Amino acid sequence: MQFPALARDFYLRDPAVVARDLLGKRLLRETSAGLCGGRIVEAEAYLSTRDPACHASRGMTRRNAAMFGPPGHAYVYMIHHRWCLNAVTEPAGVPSAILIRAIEPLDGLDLMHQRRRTDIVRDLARGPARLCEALAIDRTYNDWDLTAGRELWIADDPNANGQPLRIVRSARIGISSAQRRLLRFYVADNRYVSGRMARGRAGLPRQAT
DNA sequence: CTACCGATTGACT
DNA sequence: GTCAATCGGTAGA
Repeated sequence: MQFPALARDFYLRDPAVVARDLLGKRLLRETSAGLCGGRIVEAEAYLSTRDPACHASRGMTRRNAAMFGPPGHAYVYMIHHRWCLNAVTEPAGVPSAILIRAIEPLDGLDLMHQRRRTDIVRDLARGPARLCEALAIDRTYNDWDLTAGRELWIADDPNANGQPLRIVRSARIGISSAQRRLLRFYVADNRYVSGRMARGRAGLPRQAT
């Protein structure tokens, strides 16, 4: 297999650590139309019941049930009629997850252009909902096992060659509570990162090694 | 059943 | 920078 999936142990750790470590990994999607995917450049951690911004902070519902499941599964939810993809972390019963917000497109660009109906590479998967549209991810992948290594999975980047990434952390995007927590991680100066490279105010970006 | 809200995006000033 | 689209999930009557 060209891109062996990350093992479940990878996800069985502190969510902030997993979020940071997901940067530089490859997100892959295979359909009958072919393979596509790219390098994860932006991710946010949502910390179970101790985080008011986490969907599971007020207990389990039908929508967020996948977050309570095993680590390494997907949690796919809809917001403003668009889909977003998370990777579940920590042991089953602890509902934390990582929102995958952007990838740098590397594989199957033609497929992604087709699905996104744009010629602009930068707009293919910059933002969680664009990413899902580019990779044809919808609710049928809620609770999908990302360690299975087929259809939808995450793998090491064979081209990474130990190059240390410059990683920045900041406040999460689009949430109203817990703005003080710096749980968003992104690759510094990467043009496929969503949102603003904000400066100023509390929660300003900070180098995270 | 109804009412309200949102981990967004794209269009627009 | 601002703003509305648009609908599933959720809570409450």
